[in-house]
Amino acid sequence: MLIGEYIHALDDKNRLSLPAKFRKELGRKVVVAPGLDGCLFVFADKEWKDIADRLSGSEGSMLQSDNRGFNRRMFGGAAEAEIDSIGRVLIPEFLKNMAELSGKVAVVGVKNRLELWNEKAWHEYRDVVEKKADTLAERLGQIGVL
Amino acid sequence: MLIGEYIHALDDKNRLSLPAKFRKELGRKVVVAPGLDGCLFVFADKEWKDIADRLSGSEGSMLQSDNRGFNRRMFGGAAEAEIDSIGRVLIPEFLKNMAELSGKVAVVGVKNRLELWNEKAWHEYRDVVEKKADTLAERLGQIGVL
DNA sequence: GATACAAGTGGGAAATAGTGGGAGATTTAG
DNA sequence: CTAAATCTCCCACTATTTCCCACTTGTATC
Repeated sequence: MLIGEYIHALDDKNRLSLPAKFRKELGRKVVVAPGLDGCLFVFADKEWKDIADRLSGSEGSMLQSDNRGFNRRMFGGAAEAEIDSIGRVLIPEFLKNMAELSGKVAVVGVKNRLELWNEKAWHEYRDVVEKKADTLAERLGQIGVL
Repeated sequence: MLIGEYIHALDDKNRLSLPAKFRKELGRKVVVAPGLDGCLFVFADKEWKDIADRLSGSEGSMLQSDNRGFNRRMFGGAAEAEIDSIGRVLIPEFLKNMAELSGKVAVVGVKNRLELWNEKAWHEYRDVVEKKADTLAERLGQIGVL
């Protein structure tokens, strides 16, 4: 399971070293895709295949406008990437721009995926969540999670 | 699987280089067809045959006259094209006009097809989809990504 | 405290991809 | 039948990408 937070540098050539801890689980091929709230998702190759199947499998005809939009975002916005010999991924320019990555990037493990955040955006996001934590906890309690 | 977005130039001779990453999967023969939402579709020869079968097999799923219209547009507007020795396709004039292609073209991989967009139109389309973040999150939830 | 190892960062050189242009072949018009 | 225009194929240039190597930093061990 992918957990933990690391700050790594995105260099001039758009390379990002993935934390050593994640490498074994991710394998050599990954897929970088647009995420939510302004981050990018990184999936292990195999995990991505499952997702792609479910994306297209669930009543997804290209003849329906909503599906087209959704598929274009998920597939068109994604990129296959090989991890180089020393554990770096290449982030395509357009995805880098989408998530406003530059300089320092927060690499966050979230269960079955990594998330890549602009460092500043990540800290702000975390702060917001932190302040809501009490409220969220109460709600989780109500529905019997904790 | 065809995924990712690339910006390439359509030259004076209506030639468009397909991104190197897509070439192996597309093969040497492709079909360029009128797409939806103002883009063109590009299918690998083999994939096109499947699509064509499904389209003609869909008779009855909509009004006969609508079905005829759609099929005429799809088949009548389609063109077979060979990819040249260094990976370029020739876009027929009428298809180029249909999608208002000129100068810079967005080449987008969407699972089993490529889409060709006027660069500006593509970015606008992408922005519109991105704004429907609620819908995106919901869909991702449904297929178990989040 | 020194040394060895691992992880992250940076840069250079070779290979490849993208673009543009020209010559010969083919078609169309006069 | 000739000339002009178009199309196709091929070659060449440039920019980018990819691969490899080296440096630095931090950590663990002796």
